[in-house]
Amino acid sequence: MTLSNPVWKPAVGLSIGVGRRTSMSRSNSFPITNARSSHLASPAGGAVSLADGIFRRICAREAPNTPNIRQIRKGYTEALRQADAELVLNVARALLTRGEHRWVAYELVHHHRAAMHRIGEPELEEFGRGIDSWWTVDAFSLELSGPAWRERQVEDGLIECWARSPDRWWRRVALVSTVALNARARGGRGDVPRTLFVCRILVKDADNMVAKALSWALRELIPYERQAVQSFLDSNREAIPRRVLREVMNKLSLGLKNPRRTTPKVVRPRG
DNA sequence: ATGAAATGGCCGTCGGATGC
DNA sequence: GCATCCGACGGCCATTTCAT
Repeated sequence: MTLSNPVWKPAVGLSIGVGRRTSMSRSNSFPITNARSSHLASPAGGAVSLADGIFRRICAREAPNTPNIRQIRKGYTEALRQADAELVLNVARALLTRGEHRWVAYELVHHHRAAMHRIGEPELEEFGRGIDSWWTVDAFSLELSGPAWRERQVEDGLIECWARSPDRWWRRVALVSTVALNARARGGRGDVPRTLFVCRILVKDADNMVAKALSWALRELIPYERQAVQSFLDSNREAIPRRVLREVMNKLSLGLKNPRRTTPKVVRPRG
């Protein structure tokens, strides 16, 4: 089987400060400290230069997979810890012009407290421009739009606007953003009303990318209000995509999205 | 024959267990 | 207390199976 395999996969958790530390973070000898002061002295040019440096380091890696690229990102996060928010945002902007590894830009902002606080509607519209795949959407939603929405840096109306977008990827952004409201590993504290608000808008959406996100959003809500999720399924049973119904019901009843089959599958010869 | 649903497989992350 | 290991589970796409 060939799997189109993006380097970054969101999976259960991008570490956003609550994950365990790894040897990568410990052994990260990051040689940009000396250059930092000159970058900070000239923010505009410094941002481009820093972005260039990040890309050079990524390209220099023998195996440019997620852990290796993240190691590079962590080094820059550490080096930029005391930097102005605007510089970090400009580095992210410069990274986004490259068209690949968008998630690095999103993580840089996410892990810089002041920069993250600066994220509002204009910044989200800017940084989200060009999202056109599930992995760019999920990185954007989990790192930027979701946390910003959770902290009420943007209005509910913006998320509603995305949920009603003709663009499938923006509709998915609206749903995946709810994951940041609820997933503890991402700083979520549980927000039933705002999650179900988005789910109701998209409950009939047959697009596969949207349906999978709906399943994800509802499953993340179960630890907080399983009765609300059950009621949502009951009242939308006819409209909701079969996949969503099955996965969320599995999670409610068995604790797993796709429980392992207990009996071997019977394979019938075709034809 | 065809579309929908289910499954398989790959990679990434989490979090408990373990060892130093 | 900290680092590391590893099983469980998450994401997705591609393929297979099922239902009509």
